[in-house]
Formats: sequence, structure tokens, C-alpha cells
Amino acid sequence: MKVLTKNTDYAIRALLSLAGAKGEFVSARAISLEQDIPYQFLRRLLQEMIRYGLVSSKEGAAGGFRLARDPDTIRVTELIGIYQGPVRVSECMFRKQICANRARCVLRHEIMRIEQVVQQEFEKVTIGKLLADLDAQNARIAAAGIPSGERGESDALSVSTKKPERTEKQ
Amino acid sequence: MKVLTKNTDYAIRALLSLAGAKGEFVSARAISLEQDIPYQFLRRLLQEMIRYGLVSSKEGAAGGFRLARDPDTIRVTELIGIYQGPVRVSECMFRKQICANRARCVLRHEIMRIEQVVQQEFEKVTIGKLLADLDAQNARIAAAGIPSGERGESDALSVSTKKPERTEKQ
DNA sequence: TCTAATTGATACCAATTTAGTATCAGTTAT
DNA sequence: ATAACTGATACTAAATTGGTATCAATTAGA
Repeated sequence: MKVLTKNTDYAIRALLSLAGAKGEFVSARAISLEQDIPYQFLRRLLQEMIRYGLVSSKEGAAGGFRLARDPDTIRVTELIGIYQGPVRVSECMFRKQICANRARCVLRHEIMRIEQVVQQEFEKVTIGKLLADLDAQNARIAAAGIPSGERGESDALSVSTKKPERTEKQ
Repeated sequence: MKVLTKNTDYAIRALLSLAGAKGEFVSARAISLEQDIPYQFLRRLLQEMIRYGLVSSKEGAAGGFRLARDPDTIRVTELIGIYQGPVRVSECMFRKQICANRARCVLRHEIMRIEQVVQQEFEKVTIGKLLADLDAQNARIAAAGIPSGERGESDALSVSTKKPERTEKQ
């Protein structure tokens, strides 16, 4: 059972990068490197996000993407909806033939209930909240004074606390 | 987002049929007809259930399957585990490289929390409970005195309240 | 003005998962 | 004997998922 697919996962992390950039344009390349997401894959995801009005873009050199909405209003449910389709309970729902099978309905009732729970839980999680969690985590690590060498390679800690010292110009 | 795949769905319904049969052997053919599940597909699912000790079988004519455990102890989570693998949070978990990406971890933390919620919810649902729901639903319908013609074709209401008037001998 | 970095838009591909079918051998009630 | 079963397994088709490649248009900056 897989709750989030790669594309949703990638999308969320890309949005975290953008949220950390505070309105500045960030290129797909930079996000790709920062979050370790396949470049072309990411670009497709970003275009999708533009279509849904989550981000906006600027073309050309020094172009890139930025959030088009307040990160606190971007919920993980919305991203699941975009990349994994709406929570599908199953066919019978719209009673093609008014529930030919009772057992199916009883089961479906339970599934619906649980899916609502899942929905509600994911509803609580916004990009803004995740970013805050990230900052809190970074603060905790900084306070503990852990040497940067032990913090794992290709670290994306920089996302929210400091500007990425990436190579590209913007 | 699909919470249950066909095989889990089928498996649950097959178990409901068996639970309704109160220890008598029910053939794969009968279940297939009753629950509208592709016959050969169902057979494979049943063999899997045997392997996991959920059901037992009797070979030969008048053979079939029956529950090997109390329906109240058979939880939907268990079936999800069998047919959809364990709830996969994601790779990083077992820290191949001690979480190379912080954003990933923050996100993962939320996912884990939610997956636990899902787990707990499905844990509550047993075959026994579903069967009780089914009986309650049937009782309600019977009380309302809805003529059987309006109850949809290929009805599996019979699962728990009366013995299926199927053609096969058992 | 040239150029390198960038997005827009698609088309394509490979691996995996999901769903379903087919077959043949062995068992057993009647 | 035989028809109705299960055991075991091989096969296939379709959908989904994850990822790559390409080419055109745009733009900042040297």
C-alpha cells in the first residue's frame, strides 16, 4: 500500500524549495539538484502545477518558478488530487446498477469512512506547515551543534534557513 | 489514490461469503458467482489465503473453502498486508544514507503519522464486523418491506441471512 | 547582438503493478 | 466412471508509474 507516489512526493518537495525561496524565482535545475529529483520529471510536474495555479513561472535566463499562493493554503490533499487523482472509493458509488452486490456496499461504506479520515489528515498538512517543521528541525540541529560533516551529503537543510549557495545566477 | 486494490477487495468479499456460510464448505465457483469475482482470479486469491492460514479447503467434489479462523480476528489490515504489501512509507526510512535530504524527512514524518492513522482505522474493521453490518443492513431492508425486485440484480444479500440457493451441491 | 540558461510543449520509453485467463494434474462424492 | 472440485503454475493484457529526450521560444547579460 503506497500512500504517496513519487510525483506527489516530488511535487511537495519542490514546493518546499519554492516556499523557502520567499518569492524569488528558482529554476527547475536548482530544485532538481537541491531535492534530488530527476530534472525532466520535475519540469513536467512544475508545468502541471502552473496549470493548477500553484506556481507561476518566468521564462528565459534567470527565469524559474515561484509560488503563486500562500504556502499555508496549499494542502497535500490538493497535490494528491492533482497527481494521484481524486480518492477513488470505487465504481459502484455512482450506482450504475444500484449496487448489485450488498457485500460490496458494506465494505465500501467502511472504505469511504477511512478515506475520509485520510483526507482529513492530509488536509491538515500544508506546505507552510511542512516548511515550519523543517525550520524547527534545522533549529534543533543547530542548537545541538552537530558538525556539518555528520549531517549527510547533498543536504537540503538550506531550503528555508539560508539561501542555497547554488551555482546558478538569479 | 486507491486505498484497496481489486484483489484485497475480492478477498474481503470472498471471506464474507465464507463467514456467512458458518463453517460449511463453499466452492470457489459459488463464491465467484455470488460476489461477481472472476473465477480463476478468485482461486488464486483463495490459495494465497490458505497459505496464510485464513481459510482451509477440501478437495474433490463437494469440496470448497471455509474460514480457518474466527471472523472477528481477521482484520482488513491483514489482507492489505497480504495483497498490497506492508504499508510502505518510503525508502529513506531504513536510512541507506541517513536521510540525505531533510525536506524528505519532514514530509516522511507526516506520512508516517497518517499511515498509522490509516493502519489503525483498518485495524478496527474485521470480517466479523463487516458481516454484522451486512446483517444489519439486510434487517433494515427487510423491515422496510422493499419488494425484492427493486433490490438490484445478482444480489448477494443472501450471504449472511439465508443460505445461498445456488445450483451446486455441498 | 550573440549566447547560455531557461521555460513551454510533447513524444517516447521501460519497469512495475494490476487484473484477468488458461491449463493440466490430482482428489473425491455420488 | 465421472463430474465437480482443489493444487499449482504459466501466461497475457492493460494501466500506472517513473523516467528520458527533443525542439521551439524566451530572456538576461556579456
